[in-house]
Amino acid sequence: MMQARRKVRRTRTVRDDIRERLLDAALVEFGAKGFDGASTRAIARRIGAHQPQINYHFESKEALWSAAVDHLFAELGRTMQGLAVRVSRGASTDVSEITAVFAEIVRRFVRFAARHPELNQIMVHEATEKSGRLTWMIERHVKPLYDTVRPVWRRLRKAGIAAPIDERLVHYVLVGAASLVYVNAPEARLLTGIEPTHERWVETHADGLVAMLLPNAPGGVA
Amino acid sequence: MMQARRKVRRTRTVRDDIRERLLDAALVEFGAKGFDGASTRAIARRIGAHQPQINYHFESKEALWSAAVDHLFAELGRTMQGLAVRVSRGASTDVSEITAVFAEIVRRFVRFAARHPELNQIMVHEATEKSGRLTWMIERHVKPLYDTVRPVWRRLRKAGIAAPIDERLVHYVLVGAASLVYVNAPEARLLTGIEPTHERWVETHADGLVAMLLPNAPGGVA
DNA sequence: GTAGCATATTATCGGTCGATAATATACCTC
DNA sequence: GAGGTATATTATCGACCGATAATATGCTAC
Repeated sequence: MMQARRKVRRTRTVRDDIRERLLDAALVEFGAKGFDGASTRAIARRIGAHQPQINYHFESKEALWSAAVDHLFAELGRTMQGLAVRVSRGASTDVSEITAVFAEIVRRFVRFAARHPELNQIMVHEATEKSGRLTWMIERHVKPLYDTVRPVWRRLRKAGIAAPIDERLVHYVLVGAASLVYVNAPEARLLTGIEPTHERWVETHADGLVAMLLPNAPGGVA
Repeated sequence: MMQARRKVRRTRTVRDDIRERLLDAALVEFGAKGFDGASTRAIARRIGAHQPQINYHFESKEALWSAAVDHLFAELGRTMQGLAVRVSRGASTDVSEITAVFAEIVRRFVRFAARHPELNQIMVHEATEKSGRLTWMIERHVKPLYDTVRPVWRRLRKAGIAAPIDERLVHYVLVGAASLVYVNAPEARLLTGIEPTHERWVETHADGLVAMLLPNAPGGVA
């Protein structure tokens, strides 16, 4: 049966920042639905692109995921800028400075968790099951942070300033207490009636955590 | 082409506890992979059953999920037995008793989170996105717990015993700090090298949280 | 302005999903 | 032990998934 082979008119939209926009869209989808639940079609649709563009600009769905996670942890690194250095240097013998640094770490982490819930959402989605993605993310991004904070906490404990939480558990106590209300913001809105990401609540939250974790900070923590 | 229509010999295994076993298997899978990521085939395979049995014994994948969640929250309810009653009665004017009750709530919750990571895994998987399942779970199971603990915390705050965490945020601070290390146990094992579900660590964790949340409990908390 | 190239768009593949129809088997009742 | 019923097993459906081949389009270099 003869078909009129009419050429289809297509218009082609060109954008220079597709890669970056795909990364942002991927973070939202991966954070909300997890790696398996998120579909490349939904990620592409979110920025008005087509699904195969993901495989063009990235090697695969996994490569997109990795790039997005790198992107986000880089942002976290910038947020924490200056703090890791001050701790690992020699100045760290001064307990009051360590106290101030730790408090600042907590505050910045809380603010970051509120602004970028995707990070802790992705962590929590991935870490419920052993996988290649999980080990990759731990080795590359989480372990450095863990190894940085742990000695700080140990010294604060020895100085009698910190709450009695074991130095190996404090990472999960801190991250859990700091991030859950943002990770589960859709739930928190329904349950508490407040908007947890509002600046007022974020600061209240951060202040509370600092006071709770460092109950014996001399004269409180500024 | 004529085929020898030979009757296939099938053996049929009968079990009386399929429903219960499917619920347990479903919790593990839903906890590890989330609702979308978990497949009914994997759930059935986990107990040596076939996928269509899920639709026979339950109406749908969602119905299985709801039944499994009900099952788990019922177990949590049994774990907390006795505590809710003591608080909501008139005896609650006695601050030292409220303190003891709250401490016991924390301890039991930590132990439950360690033994049944599926509960908080499912919560955290669902609550990253608004959905029918989320609102159902909040209204039916989470809100009652939230509404029980919140007034307890308020009184402990007024008595100057509790850490300075807002009564609307404390739910997420407590649940996050108590559950993350078990929710993300696969990560915690890799990162910390310890087995977080070991009784020794669970009790250390629980003791630490109680002390951290109630820094001014008179004479410490037994 | 045309050739060539980067990339956007369409079409399609094999695989897995949840659901259900079709079928077989074990148990229970009489 | 025959018939009926509950449920286990197989087969199959349409939908969606990620990946990739096939094709079209716009931009750049010359």
